[in-house]
Amino acid sequence: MEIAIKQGIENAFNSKYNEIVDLKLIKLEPTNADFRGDYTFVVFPFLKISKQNPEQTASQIGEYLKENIAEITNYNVVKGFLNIELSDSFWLEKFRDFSLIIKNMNSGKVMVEYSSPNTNKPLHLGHIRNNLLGYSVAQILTYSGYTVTKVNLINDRGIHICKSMLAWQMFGNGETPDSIGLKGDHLVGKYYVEFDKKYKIEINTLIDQGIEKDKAEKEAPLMLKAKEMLLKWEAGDTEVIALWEKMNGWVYKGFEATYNQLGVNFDKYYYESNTYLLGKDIVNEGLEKNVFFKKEDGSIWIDLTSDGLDEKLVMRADGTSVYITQDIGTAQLKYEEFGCDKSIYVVGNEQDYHFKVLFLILQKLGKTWANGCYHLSYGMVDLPSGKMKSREGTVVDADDLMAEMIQTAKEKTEELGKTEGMPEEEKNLLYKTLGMGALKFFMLRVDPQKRMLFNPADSIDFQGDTGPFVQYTYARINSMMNAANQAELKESYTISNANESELALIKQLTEFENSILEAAKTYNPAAIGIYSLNLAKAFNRVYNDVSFLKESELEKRKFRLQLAQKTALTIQTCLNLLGITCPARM
RNA sequence: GGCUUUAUAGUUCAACGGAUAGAACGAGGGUUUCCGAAACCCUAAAUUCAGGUUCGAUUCCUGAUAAAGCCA
Repeated sequence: MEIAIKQGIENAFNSKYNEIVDLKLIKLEPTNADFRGDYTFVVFPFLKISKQNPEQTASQIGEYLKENIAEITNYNVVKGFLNIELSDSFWLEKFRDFSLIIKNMNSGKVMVEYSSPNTNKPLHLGHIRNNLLGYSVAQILTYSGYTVTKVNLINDRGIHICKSMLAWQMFGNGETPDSIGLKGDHLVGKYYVEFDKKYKIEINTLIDQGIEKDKAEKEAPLMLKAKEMLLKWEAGDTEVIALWEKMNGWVYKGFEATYNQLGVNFDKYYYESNTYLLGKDIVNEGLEKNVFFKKEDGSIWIDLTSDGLDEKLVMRADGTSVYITQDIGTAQLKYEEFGCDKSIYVVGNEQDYHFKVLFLILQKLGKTWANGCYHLSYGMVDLPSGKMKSREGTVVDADDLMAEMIQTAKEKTEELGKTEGMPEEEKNLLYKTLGMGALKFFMLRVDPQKRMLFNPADSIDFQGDTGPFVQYTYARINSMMNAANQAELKESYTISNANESELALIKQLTEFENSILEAAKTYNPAAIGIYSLNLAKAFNRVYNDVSFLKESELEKRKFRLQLAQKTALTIQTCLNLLGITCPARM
């Protein structure tokens, strides 16, 4: 329809002013809710062609459209804005054809890497944003037609891992997750903190003895031991490897529980312990091709100054790899294993510079697939006090937060007293559905690029623009569907007009495909969050305006039941793309 | 110091370069003998500042201020 109107406008210019206007220059936008109409054409840019004032130009084009396009029943002009009104029957037809299947499907293979935790501490609020974003983007891309592979790159090696290993070895008294009843990732995290505490004490002792701070940090016995352990690990020392495997095993079990509760999953895990040596060959290859250069001390660099960046180290003088060396190797490996057209990295914006450099290097190395790499950068989650700091104990733990959300959902639900007679098991599932719905919606409705604020003192709302609001709309329709005459639900209807709120709902429904494609194109789940809110609001308005089950006219009743049913399915689909499920009742 | 990002009601978020800047929470007022009030309706309340481009700027450009991050 949009194309037909644009074509009509082009014809109008041709017939009224004898000018050929490029179709691409003609832009239509949805009419503001404050004005009558469906599409708006802004005439200001075309006044030179019409040589008339804005009102006259708009009226003349409007008149032409009304005469020549059957679906256009009317138009109105406000200043230079031509508001085009389409007939009720046009919208009703469009609703009849509405389906959740995307017509302009994407195609191709996409990899989404997300989560990517360290194995030295449990997941926190920042990881929650990452995981929800990554999972949701993968869902959206899949729905829009891509074949998606979800990948988790686990940072399971390095000095930080040795710190918690060492602390457990020295101070742990053989504790295990089972022996003290603590999730494995939390247990390991506890010893990471323990290391830091003891290490601080050592540093202070050394400083008291008159040693410089820098030197004290480097020479504290614990640090020396941790470094020694890292060397042993790299040399494959059986004892160290055994300890590492044992503690990582605890952590993975803990992570698995957190991922389960969050409702996210992966098709493939990469471990840095397997990939950290990759990339060196590629660096040497690049050295031969003169993409990189060697400094006198033997270290290898790339000069990115002509691209507005700096010189960047890609391999140390002693031949060991730095982060970017690993990432080059892992990128190559990913491509070899999956051959994806696009590769998305869901990583916080603190690493913007890193990824700019990485992708540029891949391009300079002549990797044809480098253009498909994209850093989905998202803002940090801050507390009112600023950044989360583990030392100050202000880290919001992922497991704790989820548990709190579920508890809050329970309290709110019990207050409303709507779950009488519900089996205990079903109740618990409901609390989880609502608590997680509130949390996920809260985090995903914000533009990923922006940093967001989380205040642990105010619990996340269950009213207003929230997950439970949208879920409620679904649950209410669901119970209506159960009460409806099932035969009527399936029968076809005949109807020729609809009231304003019904039409508004239909228009909202028909925006579904655009929202999905927009969200897929910009990797932005917030677009779908906002769409689902608008849809729920549009439905609630109809629900308030008219009767569904109690409508006396049969044809209207059947039409409205269809309207409700399609709304519910659309809500369910949207929330599903955000990783949120819909309760049958709540 | 260099680079990047962000700046909108009291608060948390919206707004392909278009009309009177939308919501929600909070504040104030109203709606249930009637399909589910976690809902609906009404009121008050905001574009950091200074220039520029444009018929038109919250949006694009330049500078300042503030916050966050990255690189040593």
